[in-house]
Amino acid sequence: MSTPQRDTYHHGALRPALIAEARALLDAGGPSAVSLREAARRAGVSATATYRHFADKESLLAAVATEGFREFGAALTRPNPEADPFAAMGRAYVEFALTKPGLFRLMFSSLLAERDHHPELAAAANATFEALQSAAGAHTGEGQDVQAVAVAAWGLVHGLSHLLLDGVLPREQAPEMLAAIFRMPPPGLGPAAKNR
Amino acid sequence: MSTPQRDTYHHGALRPALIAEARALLDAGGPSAVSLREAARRAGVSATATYRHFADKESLLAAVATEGFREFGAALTRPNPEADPFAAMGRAYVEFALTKPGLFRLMFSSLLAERDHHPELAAAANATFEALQSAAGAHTGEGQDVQAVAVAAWGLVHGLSHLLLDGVLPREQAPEMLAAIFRMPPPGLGPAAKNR
DNA sequence: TGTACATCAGTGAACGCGCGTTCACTGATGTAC
DNA sequence: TGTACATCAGTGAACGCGCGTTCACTGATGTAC
Repeated sequence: MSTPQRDTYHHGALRPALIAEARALLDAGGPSAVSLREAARRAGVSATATYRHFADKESLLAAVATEGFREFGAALTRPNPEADPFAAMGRAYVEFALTKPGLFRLMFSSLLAERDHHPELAAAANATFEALQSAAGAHTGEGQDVQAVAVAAWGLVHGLSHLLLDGVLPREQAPEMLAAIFRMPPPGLGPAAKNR
Repeated sequence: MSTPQRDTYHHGALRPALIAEARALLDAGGPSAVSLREAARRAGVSATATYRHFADKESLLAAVATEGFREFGAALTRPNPEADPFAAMGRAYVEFALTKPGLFRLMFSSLLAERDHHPELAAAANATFEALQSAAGAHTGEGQDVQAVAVAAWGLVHGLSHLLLDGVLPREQAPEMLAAIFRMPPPGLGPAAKNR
């Protein structure tokens, strides 16, 4: 990831390099472990050079998160031979979180809460969320609230991701747990109000 | 919360005061906003005085998180007139997260991942998780996997909490969303494999 | 084809900050006789 | 009931750290003529 030595005065591709180094720091120690100075150091460049490409630290993080959402969206919508595409998407969601924990955490950090400051990030995130929503729509039974199904399914996979990531649920058991859960009628897939 | 002035040399109850100040910082700015020095300052005491009561910063945080889990457990098991006790617990879960966001985040932070370092914290957390589990058990239909029901329900409320907390889902809509979701058969409450 | 010059992408020094933690210490308290 | 003394709970100064960001700058590049 890092090639600190350089023989030209100009780096040539510093922006992507900084993003890559930030991601490496992210994966190693989570969002709080990312620093502009360290990313610059690893890219073999002075700390101040970063300001040619990013207005400030937050902008770098936003760029990383944007990249993350694009990959996330791609991972979620990747065609999967599995019988149930809704379950496949759920699995992909959790798998992404476990594979790229730092990135996942950053993506859902307070950065996103301030979408207004980062339009590109907001767009990438929204595109992803719409994919989730439309998958839920395709899977909603008659007389059911599409919105409720989407939110419930989203909540479920998001919560599992966090519980696994934070070491609350044992990570080894993730596959079995997912299998057991997807064997049940997912939230909203059963006929509405069946049990009341 | 803070009463910096003091007329006695000894504080008298510094430990609980530091915990209280740490919680205040937590609520104001999340886990990263908590610092030993600032908590001491607010308690009206030198930074080094904290070391009479906590081995280090992490110990203070662990004490706060422990307190948090005890309150969380109490909130979850508080009797509720609502018809469905399982749904009531789910609501209480999300409500706790939204009411005490900093505390909630700290409780599920990496501190917990290193349970071994903080036995009291681990115990408080486990007690809470067992309450969740037994509630799920009471609500599991015949032929269903209790474990799967518990984990799915937990994942759902935990994920909703995070999505609301992080500003991904709009907070204003939380009550309606919860209502719509709990109107559906919660995960695992429908007859097993009904839709396959 | 050569050159002047604007623009772009770097540099190093410095500022100011707040943090966690250690150290040697002192003031207050409580207990044994 | 008074006193010596151990223990406990504070203090202030200091260390070393890494951070984000600003500043005035210089080296490299590319473009107009």
